[in-house]
Amino acid sequence: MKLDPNSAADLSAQIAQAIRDAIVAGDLIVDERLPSETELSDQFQVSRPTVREALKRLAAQSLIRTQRGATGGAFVNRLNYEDAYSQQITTSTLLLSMNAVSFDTACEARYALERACAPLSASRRNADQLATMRAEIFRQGQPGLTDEAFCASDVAFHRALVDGAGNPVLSYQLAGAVEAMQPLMNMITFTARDRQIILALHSRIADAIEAGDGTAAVEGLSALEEETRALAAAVFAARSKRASEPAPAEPSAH
Amino acid sequence: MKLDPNSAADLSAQIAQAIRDAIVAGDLIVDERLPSETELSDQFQVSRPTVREALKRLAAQSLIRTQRGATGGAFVNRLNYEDAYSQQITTSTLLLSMNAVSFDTACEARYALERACAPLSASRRNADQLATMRAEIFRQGQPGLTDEAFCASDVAFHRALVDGAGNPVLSYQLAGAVEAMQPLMNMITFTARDRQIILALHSRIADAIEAGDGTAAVEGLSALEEETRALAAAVFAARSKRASEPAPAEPSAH
DNA sequence: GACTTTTAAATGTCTGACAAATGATTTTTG
DNA sequence: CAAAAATCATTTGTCAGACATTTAAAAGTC
Repeated sequence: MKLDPNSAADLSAQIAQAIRDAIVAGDLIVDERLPSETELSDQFQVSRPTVREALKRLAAQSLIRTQRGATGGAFVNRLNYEDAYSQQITTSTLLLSMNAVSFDTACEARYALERACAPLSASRRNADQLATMRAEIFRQGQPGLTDEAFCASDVAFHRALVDGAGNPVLSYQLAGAVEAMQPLMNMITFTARDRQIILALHSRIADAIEAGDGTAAVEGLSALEEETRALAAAVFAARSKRASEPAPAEPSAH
Repeated sequence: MKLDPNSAADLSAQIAQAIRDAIVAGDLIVDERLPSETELSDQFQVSRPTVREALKRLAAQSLIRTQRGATGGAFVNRLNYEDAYSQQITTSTLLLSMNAVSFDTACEARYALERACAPLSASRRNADQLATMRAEIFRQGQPGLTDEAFCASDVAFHRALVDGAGNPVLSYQLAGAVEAMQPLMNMITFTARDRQIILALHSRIADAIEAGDGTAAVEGLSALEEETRALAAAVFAARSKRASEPAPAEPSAH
């Protein structure tokens, strides 16, 4: 592992990249211990703080974990779904909020991905996942539920639907799309009538999943997408009308 | 921003989390300058190296960028799709290789997501994206192409298909799934006959996309998925037979 | 006014030190 | 001898202070 003294990048960034490459290439395998910080600083000919900055960069990506003590050190971390989820959610959330992705774009992506899961979920979901969907539908029907709680329940419902596909890669991919949208969804106020409509569609989808009818589930999701977009459009239209000047409140594309 | 002295986490991790929260919550907006490292170390009552480790963690996630010089400092970074892509690809690749996700699982997720894009792509793709698909098909037909080059072209083809949907969120989500699979795909050797079959399916899909026929594109993708899985199954079966002892070479689930 | 020099502020890096955790080793004790 | 206690060595976590480098703005000069 050598560093390029002509590179514009920081030493710590170069070191992090070198180690990252070694991990991705499989030269460093899971649970393998990296040399101690002192040894690394000798190898790379830099000071210990610089090595530490590099290691912190890798730790931020969950590529390594560190342990203090006699037999401690930095170890190559086995990336688990949970860590990957949370990273994905952070990234997706920021991507959506910072780049002001339009609600429509995010919504379209979300439902497209969910429709991809629906047929799999219809044929594979277990009783537990179905029960979760039913329970969330029930919760959504409770009077006095705040909009935020309604949204959270909505996410849980869709999460169960996706998990029903029994494919962790799909669950992982979708977690980002669904959860990242929550801040946008939370901007919506749901009237009692809105909730009733959504509830009915959820029931329709759950029925289809229970019956193992993937096509019907996809149709239900399409109907739900249409409903959600109409709802959001109305909310954003009202908001921009309320704002006296023609400054639209809706985050717009690019 | 306060730190919890009872927390088990490192100070630098806590500081990074505090700043990360501020960014996600919108308290720190894009391009806003963070206090200087000295000021931060005063605010958090820690030393400058500790602050720096925290900042490096955030830099590793592309949440901030730093600039040297008189008007330099750490600035909240506008997360762009490119950065998000590469992070997603690193994470997905490691997730797949370390957790030894089975080829089938990864394959299923990939094609499910692609099918989700196909109808959108059929109705929206521009001439450029269609041309890319055609060009890659042509490349795949060239004799003497290495397996790796064939795989790379395959990725480019599917990438164009997905980009055709014109939804950056979908492109972003799929980049991970498609590119992360490449190491697994590279384990396959494609016979001339295999290539011919794949080529024909690619043409069928491109035709459907050109004709605006989403349903046909979805069917083509399903056929391609079946073909890919059969091919992989054959390769892995041969490999485990070749290994004298009954040690299967295929990465297995969990 | 345009160009050069100086200056100040900020990050990047280094040195050296101590604190704290933790497993291994040694010593003490019953 | 065995178990418990004390010690030790190693490693990460943190700190303080210093210097180098970069960069833009300010001051000076022609």
